[in-house]
Amino acid sequence: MGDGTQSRRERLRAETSQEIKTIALKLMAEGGPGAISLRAIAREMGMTAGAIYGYYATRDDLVSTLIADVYTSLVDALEAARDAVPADDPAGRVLAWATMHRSWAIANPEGFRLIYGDPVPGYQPPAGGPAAEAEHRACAGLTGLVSDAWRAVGPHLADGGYQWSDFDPHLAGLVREEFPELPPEAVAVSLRMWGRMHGLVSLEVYGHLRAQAQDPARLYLNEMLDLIRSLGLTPLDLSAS
Amino acid sequence: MGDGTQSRRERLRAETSQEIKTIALKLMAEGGPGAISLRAIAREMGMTAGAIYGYYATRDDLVSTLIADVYTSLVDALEAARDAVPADDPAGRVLAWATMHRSWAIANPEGFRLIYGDPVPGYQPPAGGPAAEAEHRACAGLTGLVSDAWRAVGPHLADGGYQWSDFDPHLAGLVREEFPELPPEAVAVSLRMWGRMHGLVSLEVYGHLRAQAQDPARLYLNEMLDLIRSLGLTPLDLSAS
DNA sequence: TAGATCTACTACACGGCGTATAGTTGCGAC
DNA sequence: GTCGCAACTATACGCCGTGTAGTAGATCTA
Repeated sequence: MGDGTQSRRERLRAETSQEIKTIALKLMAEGGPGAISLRAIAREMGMTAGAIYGYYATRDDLVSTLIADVYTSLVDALEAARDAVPADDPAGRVLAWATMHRSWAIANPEGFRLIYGDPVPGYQPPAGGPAAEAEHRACAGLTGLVSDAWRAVGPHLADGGYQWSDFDPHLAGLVREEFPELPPEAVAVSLRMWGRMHGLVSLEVYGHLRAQAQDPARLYLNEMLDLIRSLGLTPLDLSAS
Repeated sequence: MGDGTQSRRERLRAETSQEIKTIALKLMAEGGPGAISLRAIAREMGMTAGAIYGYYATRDDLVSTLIADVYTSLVDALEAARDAVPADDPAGRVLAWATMHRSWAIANPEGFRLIYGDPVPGYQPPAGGPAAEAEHRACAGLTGLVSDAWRAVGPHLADGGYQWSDFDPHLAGLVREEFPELPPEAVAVSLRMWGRMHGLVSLEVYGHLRAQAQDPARLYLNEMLDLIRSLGLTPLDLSAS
């Protein structure tokens, strides 16, 4: 052991750790985030609840790990959807990102609650958030969309007077490294885009929108087309998606 | 008794019922929505938990009542803020509504979670939502803002092809009664406005925005000014609020 | 191969929760 | 004055997260 491969013990340990997460996600999918309980997981695995403490120091630790995993898979899906559209179609890339955002949320409402809501009874997120890395990737991805748009049509919505110091250093670092020519205003615009994509989806997932309107998807599409226009872009294919 | 005044028993009953709600809200303000527990309320009142079942059939019943109360007070605040701005300044009225929406949420984050998030461990909202009336008032209020704007500058963002049947009958009724000349598209636009106001505020309340940006209020203001412009209005006083 | 060690797990206990049931007490109405 | 009923207590059940003490077995060492 020690030569790069893991010992049998380490392998078993990693498998058990993964099984705990898998079962937790299954319980969440079946009964909502509130159904994630150490006792229920242990029951499902044929163990006692105490055994899980050998893998996660506390229930909140487990939940934080789940949040990071789920958030990462969301961002993977967003980036993949964006990259499926040619780079010379900035409007299409924004729409692809936005559409995937909503369809992922509708397909994984519990995951959405886990990331963006109160995940579980008394859960307290750790400092910096349980999935800071994934969240920064998401914000940087949005900023990339703004960058594409500005490259195509020039700055729009340039909320003036922002400094790099107005944003999280890690996020600012990511953005400046990837898009050296971009002004800090672009991050402000991208955070506003984030909010705009989040709003209707959040209302829908939590059951507020469906109580008022028959077709949330249509509202969302109209809103996203408006967003694209406000970036100065013209949607190339209005019938897409 | 029976002559309009209530008997001593009825009065005591109403007072106790109100005290339960008051204490529940206090516990929520102190420890988050998750801190609302029948046992904690009873402890605070010097009673046993079972006694509360004489007033609310179940914990979810109590929570639903709280949601309705809190939601109503939010809508009251929104309408008051709007009405403090002269009717001939539609942009100002939109901005007043939007600003109150955020400042109420920041001042009452627990109430915001109660209304728009997962309020409490295993809470399941009743059919139609726990505060349908308040929610319809909110949506109708937003539609009123759209109506003001359209009266001033003519329809913008007219997402075509909506029917009254695309929306909740009660909401549609409220709107058609109050604004007989308005087309159903206006409701679609107002729901999109709702989402746009909700997005950034929701991200901020749940701690996502503050991790990325120093000044969420500024982002929100820029976003709302953009919203006002997309309604075809020109903000009269950019320094307001 | 025999013994020491350390890991993974069980068993159990504590206090919290929502909720149901049965029993008690005292006000209100006749 | 007495009856009835509403309001409340007491208690119990099964959940929950989380500690602690103890144990079986795998792994390492000599």
